[in-house]
Amino acid sequence: MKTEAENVLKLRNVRPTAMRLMVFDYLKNRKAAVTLADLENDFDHSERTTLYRTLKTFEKNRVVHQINDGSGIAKYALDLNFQDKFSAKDLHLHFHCNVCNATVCLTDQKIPHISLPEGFVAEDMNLLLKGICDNCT
Amino acid sequence: MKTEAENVLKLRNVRPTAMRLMVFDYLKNRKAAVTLADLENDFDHSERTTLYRTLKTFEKNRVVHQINDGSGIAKYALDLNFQDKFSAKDLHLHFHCNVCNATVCLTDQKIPHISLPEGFVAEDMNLLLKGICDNCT
DNA sequence: TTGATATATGCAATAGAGTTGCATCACTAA
DNA sequence: TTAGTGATGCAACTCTATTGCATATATCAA
Ligand SMILES: [Mn+2]
Ligand SMILES: [Mn+2]
Ligand SMILES: [Zn+2]
Ligand SMILES: [Zn+2]
Repeated sequence: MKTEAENVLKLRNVRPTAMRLMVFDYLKNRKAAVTLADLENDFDHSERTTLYRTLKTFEKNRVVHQINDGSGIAKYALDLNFQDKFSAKDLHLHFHCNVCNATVCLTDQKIPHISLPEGFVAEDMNLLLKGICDNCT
Repeated sequence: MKTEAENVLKLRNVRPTAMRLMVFDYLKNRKAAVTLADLENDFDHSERTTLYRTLKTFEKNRVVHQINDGSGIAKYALDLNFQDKFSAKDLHLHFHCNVCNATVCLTDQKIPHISLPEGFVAEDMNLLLKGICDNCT
């Protein structure tokens, strides 16, 4: 019986090292998106570079996606569409709380279709809302 | 007869120094959003710090707005709603071209209303589309 | 006009996130 | 078992953003 972490990493062709499994579980248990600094703080005796490369490997293999919430610091959250190997990119909006500084994925909020002027072709989209989150209201 | 630059800066309570007027006109004549590095390149013998603080002053006084296009480098574009002193923030979408790397304001594209889960209060919004711009198709 | 005050600029140093090179270690497959 | 590939540890470095402080310039009231 394999853990979810092992299954997902295998599905994404990421070798399930001890560090990667721990980082996966860490991400899994956090409600808000995670920075490299978060990992450094919470994985006390781990190497910054290894954590960095873990995130980059996860990103490249679609285990996580990077979120840019305007703070200038990259945040990462797990991709949730682990079902199949070639699932489409999961477009959803992100919410950044100006009070607690947390950034979360709102995967249930669908992004409406945006029409563009002639000549523009959209390939990707990021929708970020800022305000006060449900923990801070 | 004052120039537009002088009028706008006065309206925004920004002292119209020579540098600021030049930067304003520069921004005015560029179709795409501008980085600090752009200013450094095109204002050859100017101080990086002065250009930096010019952008920051413009931003604070709502002469420009900052755009985060995911490149990790801040870009700036003129606010266009100069009409009145206390006009509301002009929400519009931004388009980043993956080919020429330009980022532009699409002020005519209205951002649809987004409904949020209970407890979330939105104060601001950023919508970024990435793809191929009209110059590159 | 002049002196006091506030603001802008120039220059240098620093902060901080992100990234890379390289040696060593661990795992995998033949 | 061994060669080869990938992961990790450690250090150095890049690049953008930011700050401190001295000097210059503008503003304003007397
Ligand atoms: Mn997300
Ligand atoms: Mn804009
Ligand atoms: Zn909050
Ligand atoms: Zn383009």
